[in-house]
Amino acid sequence: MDFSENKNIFLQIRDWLADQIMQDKILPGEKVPSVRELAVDLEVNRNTVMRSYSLMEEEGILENKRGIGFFVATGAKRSLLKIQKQAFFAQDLPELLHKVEVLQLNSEDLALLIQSIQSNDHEIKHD
Amino acid sequence: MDFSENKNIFLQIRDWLADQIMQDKILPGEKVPSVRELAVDLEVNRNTVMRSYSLMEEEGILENKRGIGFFVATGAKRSLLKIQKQAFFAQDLPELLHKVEVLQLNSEDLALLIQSIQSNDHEIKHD
DNA sequence: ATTAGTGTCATAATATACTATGACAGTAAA
DNA sequence: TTTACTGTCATAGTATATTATGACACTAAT
Repeated sequence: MDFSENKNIFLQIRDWLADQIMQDKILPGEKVPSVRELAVDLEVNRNTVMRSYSLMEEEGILENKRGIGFFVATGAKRSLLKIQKQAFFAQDLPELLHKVEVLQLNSEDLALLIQSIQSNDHEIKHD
Repeated sequence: MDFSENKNIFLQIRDWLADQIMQDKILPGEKVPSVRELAVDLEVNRNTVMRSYSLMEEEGILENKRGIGFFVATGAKRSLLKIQKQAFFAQDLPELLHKVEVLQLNSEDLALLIQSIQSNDHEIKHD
C-alpha cells in the first residue's frame, strides 16, 4: 500500500481497511492486524495506525479487546455499506456529475463505467 | 465558497478557479481577482491565494503582469481540459469503478448519472 | 510627484499530522 | 512466574499548511 500526498495517512489506512472488510478479506469477528504489526507493514508510526483504529472503533466498524487486539465488529459490513453509500451520494456523485458536465464526457469515454454499472443490474442482493 | 477539511485550501482555491475558467465565467485574457481581494473574499490569508496563483502560473493557466495582476492565459481552457481529463481517467475513474463494484451500484442508483452522460453523446464539440 | 492599486518577499506564530520513543497495563501461554 | 504478545498513554521533535504582518517594487492614473 502506498499513500497519496493529498489525504491524511490515518484516513487512507481507514479506507483501505474498510475496503478489506467490504471485500470479505477480513470477516466480522476476525482479528485485524495488531497496531504495532500493521505500523511496521505500512512503514508508519504506531500512533498513526492507532488513530485509524480508534476512528473505526467510534464508527462501530472495529471492536477492541484490551490486551488482545482489535476485531471486526458484528454488522461491520452493513454499517460500512450504509456509511459509504451515504458518502457516495452526498459527495462523490455530485462531484462526478459536475465533472461529466464540465469535461463533456460521453458514453464512449465512460463505456467501461456503464458496462460495470449494468453488470450490477441483475445481481442477487445478499445480507 | 466553503472549504473541505480534508484537502489543502490552496488546492481547493485552484480547483475552484479552474472551474470558473472551464465554465467561461472568466475568459482567457481577462483579469482574475487580485491576490489581496480574493483573500478577503474567501477569508483566507493572502499568502495562501498567492500559492494557488503561483501554482496555476506554473501549470500555464494563469499569466502574471507585474504590478497589474494575474490574467487567464491564452489556451487556459484547452490546458485545463487536458489536465483534468487526464486526472479523471487516471484517478477518479478507477476509484469510481471500484466503488461501483464494492457498493453494488446499479443503473437505478445511477440513473441521473447515466442520463447526464447520454446527454453529452450528441453534443457538438467546440474549440 | 503622489496615490492607490498590483505582486513579492521575509519573518514569526499557530495548528496539525506524523514520527520517535519510552513506559505501563491487560491477556495468554509456556 | 516469566515471556511475549496485545493496547494505551505521555512526551518530544519534525514537517507542513495556514495565518499575521510589514516592507518593498512595479504600474497606472491623478
